[in-house]
Amino acid sequence: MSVRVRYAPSPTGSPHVGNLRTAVFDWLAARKYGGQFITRLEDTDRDPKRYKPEYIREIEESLIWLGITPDEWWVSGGPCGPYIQSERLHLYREAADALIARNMAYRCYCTEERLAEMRAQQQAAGTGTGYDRRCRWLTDTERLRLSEEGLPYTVRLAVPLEGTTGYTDLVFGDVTFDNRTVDDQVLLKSNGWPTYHLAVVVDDHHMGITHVIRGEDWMPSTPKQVLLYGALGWDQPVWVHIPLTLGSDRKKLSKRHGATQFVDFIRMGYLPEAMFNFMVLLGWAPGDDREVMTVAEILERFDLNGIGRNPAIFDYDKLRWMNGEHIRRCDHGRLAELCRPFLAEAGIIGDPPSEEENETLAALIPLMVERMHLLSDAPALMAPYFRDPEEPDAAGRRKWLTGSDARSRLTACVEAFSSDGSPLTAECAEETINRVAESLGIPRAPVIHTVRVAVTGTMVGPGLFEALAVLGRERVVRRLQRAQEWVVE
RNA sequence: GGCGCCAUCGUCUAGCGGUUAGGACGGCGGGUUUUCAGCCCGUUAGCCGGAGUUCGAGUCUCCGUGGCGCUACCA
Repeated sequence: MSVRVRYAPSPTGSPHVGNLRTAVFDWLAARKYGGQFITRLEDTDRDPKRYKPEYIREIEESLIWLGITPDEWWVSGGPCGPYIQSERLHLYREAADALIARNMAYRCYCTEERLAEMRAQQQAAGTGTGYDRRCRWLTDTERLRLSEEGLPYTVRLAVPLEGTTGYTDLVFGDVTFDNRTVDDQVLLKSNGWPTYHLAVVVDDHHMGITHVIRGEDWMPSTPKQVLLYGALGWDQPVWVHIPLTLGSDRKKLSKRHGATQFVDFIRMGYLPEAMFNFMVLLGWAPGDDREVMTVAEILERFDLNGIGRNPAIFDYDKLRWMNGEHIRRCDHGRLAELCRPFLAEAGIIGDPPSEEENETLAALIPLMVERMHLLSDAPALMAPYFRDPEEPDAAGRRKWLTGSDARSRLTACVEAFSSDGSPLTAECAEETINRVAESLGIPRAPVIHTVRVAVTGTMVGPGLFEALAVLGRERVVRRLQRAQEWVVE
């Protein structure tokens, strides 16, 4: 079976994790079952309050960054183009005309004012809202008169007055609606542009879409589209609604819940494979207990039938944990590359970095990998290795750089580390520290702590010997000497 | 209000009539150590309620309750 699936974003908002998650499911379905992943721009809402062309860039960036570049889309074209709805307007008009000719749709001349008034009355009366179908029952002469007057009109779907409309959903099973509760939806706006309902059906049909994978919030409008497929004489796709992603307040994820825009996650230093892994787990679970997976492993286990039905709350804590897991599995060379922009932006390394900075970074990665959760942790974690600390951490100073004992430890260390000219390895550093402790007749722990604060300015960090090796003898000695001024009595 | 969907630890979930209800995140406790992190071990906490079907129900049916979604010439 060849599947064709599509992601249909609208440039009326920055794509968010909920949206991209459906794109991930689309991509997975296409790859898993050997088909094409198509992305189509649904830009039929041109209200300047909502439509923002810059969102198109964000959509493109997000998809590419995630590694799910579409097989067919407006960027690279394809056999069913154009992939931008505003460039396909004639198709929707043709469909609308065909619908009118078959009495499956009709022209509606009601003004927005009348519609608003009608809705207000319905709400006041506490009855269900929906178009009252006034224009559906216009006589031919009335229709002719209105037409000759050249009044603007919309085209509405003529929903059957009785019976039911249903469909089978791959995730939710059979869903049925009483036609009396289905509205005579506007199909073509008065400006001649289609609404979502018409455009999506026309394009999905012409583009040969076999599976419509989209958010559960589309379920209530599906009967309108099912009706449209029938009226147009087309075969329905397989419907696959996936449960929503919620914020911590259990409401549909939105800006209110902190970072939800996908590009924010990119900027915050999440790894694409971690986002992919995490998003797919929101609604789908592999058979076994392995949760941290590569894209390849997910693909191997993925099955559309395994998608659950309950909405999932987006758990930032778990995402953070998972990102750390993927960082630890990340190739060190690639990780260094990924950290670079974060370090450069913080002004810790140059842009481009010097050769020495690159070497330091490469040496640092293995030491930092288990303390990073986000790439954006890199600057704070790594700063002490690129620049001499301005001053020691206050608590660290109080604890390890205070009193005559601290002073003598430092003095002994300066001497011990500068008495040798060989490159400073971790083994050599350990040996030196051990020797100092021995000569002072104390355990090595206090020496280690004092040196750590003296050299890195902080009490936390990777194993000291490895850290000293990264810094090199010259910088270590320099910092130890300078730290002597930091000692307080 | 109408329509639709959903309902297992705080969160993500496994479970597809018989289980000590399993795993993961988080929390808590302990271990390792040179601090932090990591790692290891342990622990915490759950089947929304009520009927029914059945020898037996988290699992099937119905009702209730709750939550969410949709209800635009937005998608």
